[in-house]
Parts: sequence; C-alpha cells; structure tokens
Amino acid sequence: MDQSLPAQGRLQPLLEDCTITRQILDRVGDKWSVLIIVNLGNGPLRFKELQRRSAGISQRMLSQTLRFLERDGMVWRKATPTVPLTVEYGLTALGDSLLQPLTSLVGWVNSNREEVTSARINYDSRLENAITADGLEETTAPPAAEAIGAE
Amino acid sequence: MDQSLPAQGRLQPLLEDCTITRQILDRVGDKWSVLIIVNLGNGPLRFKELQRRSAGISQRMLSQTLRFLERDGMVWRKATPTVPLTVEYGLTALGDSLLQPLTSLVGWVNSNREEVTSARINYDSRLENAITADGLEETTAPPAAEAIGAE
DNA sequence: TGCTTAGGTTACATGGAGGTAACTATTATG
DNA sequence: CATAATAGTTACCTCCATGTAACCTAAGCA
Repeated sequence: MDQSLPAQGRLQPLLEDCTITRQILDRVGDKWSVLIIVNLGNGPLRFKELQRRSAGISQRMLSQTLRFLERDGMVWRKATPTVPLTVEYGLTALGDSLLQPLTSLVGWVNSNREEVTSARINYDSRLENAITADGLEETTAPPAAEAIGAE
Repeated sequence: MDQSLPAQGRLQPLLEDCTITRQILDRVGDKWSVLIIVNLGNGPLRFKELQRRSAGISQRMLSQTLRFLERDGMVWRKATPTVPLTVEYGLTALGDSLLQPLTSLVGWVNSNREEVTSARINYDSRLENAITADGLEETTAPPAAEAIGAE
C-alpha cells in the first residue's frame, strides 16, 4: 500500500482525536481477539474446538469476545439446531482482511523475540549495576546517558 | 481465500504455548505503546512534546510506557544535563522495524472504520428487533440462526 | 523566599477486566 | 431419575491497571 511509509503523518491526527479508531484498535489488538482471529484463520470452528485451541481462555471470555467480534462484523456465527446444538464461527471477509496485518504483527513479534529478550536482560543488568555502584542515593542520575547510537 | 497466507499454521502453536510472544504482543499492542511508537515515527521527541502529542496520556503512563519500551529495546533515551534537564526519546532500529506492521494495522483500522461502525449498527438493530419481537420470554432462541451469508 | 521549568517518582484510590463456578435448555442414554 | 454433551449466561469476587495528585531535584530569576 504505502511502500515507504509516508502515511505516518496522516496516522497521528487519526490516533489523536478519533475515539472510534482507538476503540477498534483496542479491540483488534486485544489479547483474546488476536488469538481467536488467528485460530479462525484456517477455517470455521465450533465453540468447544475454538476454546480447546485457544489455550487459557475461559468460556466466558470466549463467548464475550466472539460476540464483540461478531458485532464488529469480523466473525460470523451459524447455529444449527441439532441435538446438543451446533454452533460454528468463522471469519467474514472483513475479519479475513484483518488477518493479514495481524499476521504480520505477530510475525514481527516472533521474529524479534530474541532481540527483545536480550534487550531486557541488558537493561536489567545495567540497572543492577547502577544501583550497586552508588549505594542508595543519587539513583536519579540516568545510567544510560551515553552510548545511544543504538547500533 | 488464504492461499497467500501459508504462515498461519505456524503462528498458532507460537500463540498457544509461548508466554514471551504473548507478552511482547500485549506490549506492542498496548494502547499507549502504539501511540508513542507512531508518534516517535517521525523522529525523536522530548518528554513534554511527546506528551503533548499523545492526547490523553498522563505523565505517569508516558513515563512508565517509555521505560517499558526502552527496556524492550524499541526506544532509546538520551538525557542531556542542561539547565532544566533535556531528555530525548527516539526509536531504535528495532522500534523502527515495528513501525511497519504497526502502521499497516492502524491503516487497516482507519480503512475499515465505516464498515465496522455499520456492522455495529446492524447488529444492534437486529438485537432490538429480536427482543421486541418475542416479548420477554424465549429470548434463549438464537435470533440469527438463518441468513448467515455474512453479506 | 518562592515561583517557574523539565522530567520525572511515589502514594493513594478506584473502576473495570477477567476468572471461577453455578445455572440454563434440550435430548439421548443408562 | 440422573447423567452427559454443547453452548452458552449470570452472579460474584478479586486484583491490577490506570488516573489523580503530591512530591522531588536543580537552576534561574524576580
């Protein structure tokens, strides 16, 4: 779409004043929403199966999140009045189109896990050194005021 | 539909069992993190300026989120011991690389706001009709068991 | 002396997100 | 009659994320 990111300037005002944008972003960025959408990315699933695949989600949150996603037009729901009742969920065209940016975000996370993890270790050990170096006082001095080249 | 997304299958297990992935995803998907990263996308900013541009953020959350992002290696911090103290924040190479998937996600949201909004109106009005249609009882019957074409 | 600035930290209070568990309906089966 | 399965809903409770506001440091200046 925007090969070199000149769109950034246009994103800011939208993030600033647009409540709806923020609202939708919160929803699609939500922990359970992401999990459900990615899980539905391979095709429709029934409630129990979806719960089984979304490790850690409670019945309550699955049901709630599904209703939100259905309301927002990203997921469809199909109930078949069989004996113990069969309900299927799947991605709408809208939900499917979300799958792409979402997948690239999750992909970014997976690609950069190591780097983030080592950044944390690095940061934490610097903090420790800074604390042990000057006793109890003067911790107000920022320990990383130099070496900001960031590679 | 998903011929161009063969990576999905590999994302699921990572989302299921990997605590770190989920943790990082929560961080980069966080409301304030997104705002800060997008705002820093145009270049480094000082604390107050960043706060001014990130409408609605409190000093506390800005400071906290910046510390998290710095710890995760996405943002650098440069303090200059001037008279009232000058601190600049900017994106590291890692943070900059996040800008791309994040921008495409925010772009998706902006492109599909209308559709989501109308989906909500549609859903809510259907609910209303379903409620007024059958008085007080029998609301247990799923109102949308037919017409699932999703368009 | 005390007000201002930048850039925070800390204590305190609270709302709401989310977990747990019980309850619902329906039919088949033992 | 009780139990099981699917697909939820509801009540209840707790804890954490976040907002508010006060406080901190250091220097300048009126």
